[in-house]
Amino acid sequence: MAAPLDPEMFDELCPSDLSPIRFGDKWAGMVVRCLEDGPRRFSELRVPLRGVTAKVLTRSLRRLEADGLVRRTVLAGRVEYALTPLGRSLLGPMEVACAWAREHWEELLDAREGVGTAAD
Amino acid sequence: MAAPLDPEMFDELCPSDLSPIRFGDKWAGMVVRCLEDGPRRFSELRVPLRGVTAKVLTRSLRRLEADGLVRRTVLAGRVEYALTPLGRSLLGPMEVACAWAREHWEELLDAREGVGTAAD
DNA sequence: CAGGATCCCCTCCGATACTG
DNA sequence: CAGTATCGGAGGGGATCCTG
Repeated sequence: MAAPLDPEMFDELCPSDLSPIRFGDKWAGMVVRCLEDGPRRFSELRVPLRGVTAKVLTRSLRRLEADGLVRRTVLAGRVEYALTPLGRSLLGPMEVACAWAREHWEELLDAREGVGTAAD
Repeated sequence: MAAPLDPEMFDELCPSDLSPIRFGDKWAGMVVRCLEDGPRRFSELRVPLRGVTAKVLTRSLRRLEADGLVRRTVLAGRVEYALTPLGRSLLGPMEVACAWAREHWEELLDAREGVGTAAD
């Protein structure tokens, strides 16, 4: 079991670099989830994203925009952010990931605290 | 549509910080996938992870170990890394994420190159 | 309200050199 | 073979101040 690893398995455009696994910055995932139910305003986003500064949130949003995941709209001096269809297509995979986390975060925390695997 | 956002939606242990979305460092995801088919040796991992230096790979592996996703075994001077059951449980969500990326990377690249949304 | 401009720190990552 | 030590650059993220 275990043939040699393909030396080229991560060459070129292996999705590892594009996939939602490690996509974007610290806030990107949370922003996407905030937009799940419809367009939101900048200041509205800052509420659940406790502590994020304007600069950092702006940068995160600009990147999501540049990746075609979020659309920024100015309408009568009103700025709104919304998911594009592409951004919306991410919600599924993200929910799968979050479900995994909800199911396993206790094990993760146990491991991080060094709670002993008795057979060690 | 779009009730006010819950100000506490990312407080405490909302999985956003633990979930595979943005979990680990640059190489973590690739390492996990490399271990999919069974235990691998350090030098074996370095092959597909082109360019990773020993220091960085070591750090990545140590973290995966600390999170209980990977187990390091020394047997007769032979070092091996393998997925724990917890690490193995990540393969599903990761495959979902990668499938998303495989399906949408062209759109991502298009967006990144500023290929115009005509209605702008 | 929705940012932009600065400053600063910290971590990530790579390169190089060295070791049991 | 499987690392560790050290250096250095780049970027992420927060704090603070300023603006149309």
